Amino acid sequence: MDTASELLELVHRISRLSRHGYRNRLEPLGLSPGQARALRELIEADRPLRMVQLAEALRIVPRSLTPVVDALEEAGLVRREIDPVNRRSTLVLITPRGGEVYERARQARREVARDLFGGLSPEQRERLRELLREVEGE
Amino acid sequence: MDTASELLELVHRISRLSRHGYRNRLEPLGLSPGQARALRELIEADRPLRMVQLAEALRIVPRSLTPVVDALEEAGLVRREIDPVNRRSTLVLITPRGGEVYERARQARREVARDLFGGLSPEQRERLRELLREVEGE
DNA sequence: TATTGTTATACTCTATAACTATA
DNA sequence: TATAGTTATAGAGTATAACAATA
Repeated sequence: MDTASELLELVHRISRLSRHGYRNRLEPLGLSPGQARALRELIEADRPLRMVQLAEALRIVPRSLTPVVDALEEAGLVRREIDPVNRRSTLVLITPRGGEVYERARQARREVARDLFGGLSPEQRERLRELLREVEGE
Repeated sequence: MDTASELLELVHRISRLSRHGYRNRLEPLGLSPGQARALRELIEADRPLRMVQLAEALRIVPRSLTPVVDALEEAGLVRREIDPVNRRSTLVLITPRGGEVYERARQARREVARDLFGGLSPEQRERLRELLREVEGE
């Protein structure tokens, strides 16, 4: 097997490990990884986002975002509001409760990251980050 | 965002990119990535595997393997055979046609790997491989 | 006519629980 | 009683197509 193909396999396996760990740690919070990610994008944007914008940030199509936001809304972590300047658009806003839960999700994420990459030295982590950034930038 | 959390995100995104590319390239062959992986494990084992063994190689539970093998069998790429020495077990064997299709799948995989990691120098790929192996080995 | 989001539907990947056949 | 595999079911993640409301 050539190196590039092995890299493919390694990325696949590590991504699976991380998803698994993340899922387990988020479970007590009642969040799926996808929901946590959506919450994170909203927090990082630091303002309400329209469905299309949020979908774009998550790199999924708007249709795929609908059930994610449905779940977050049912859990009281976000709420939808019609955009007053363009009534076709729906704004997604974080509730105070959403902010609190997100803090715990962030902590969970840090723990998973430590579980997975904690065995690397800071220099190794830095090198890995540079390499992966280069790959993603292709 | 700390480095480890960023690594988590990068792995997630790159894994998605690779799955996407792989899926597209396998589509003309009528294979899903999971089916291609199962075929690959069989080829690499170089002998018939029992369902449990194949599931273990793929790191999934046997129940999850059933529909994968169903699809491969319907496509005529593998066939099931009762293990004569232990009639509880099912052996999965590759057919000649399965071997041919796998060759094309392997080529597709190499192309995806090149698309994704082709921007790295051989030395960078080698370093990335070492780092990822270390992560997986945790 | 174009955009935004949702209803309807479907496929992949993965799991747990309960059952059947075999050992 | 233990093991191998399947039936039944479910949930996450993702997509395309068709449609309603709005622009």
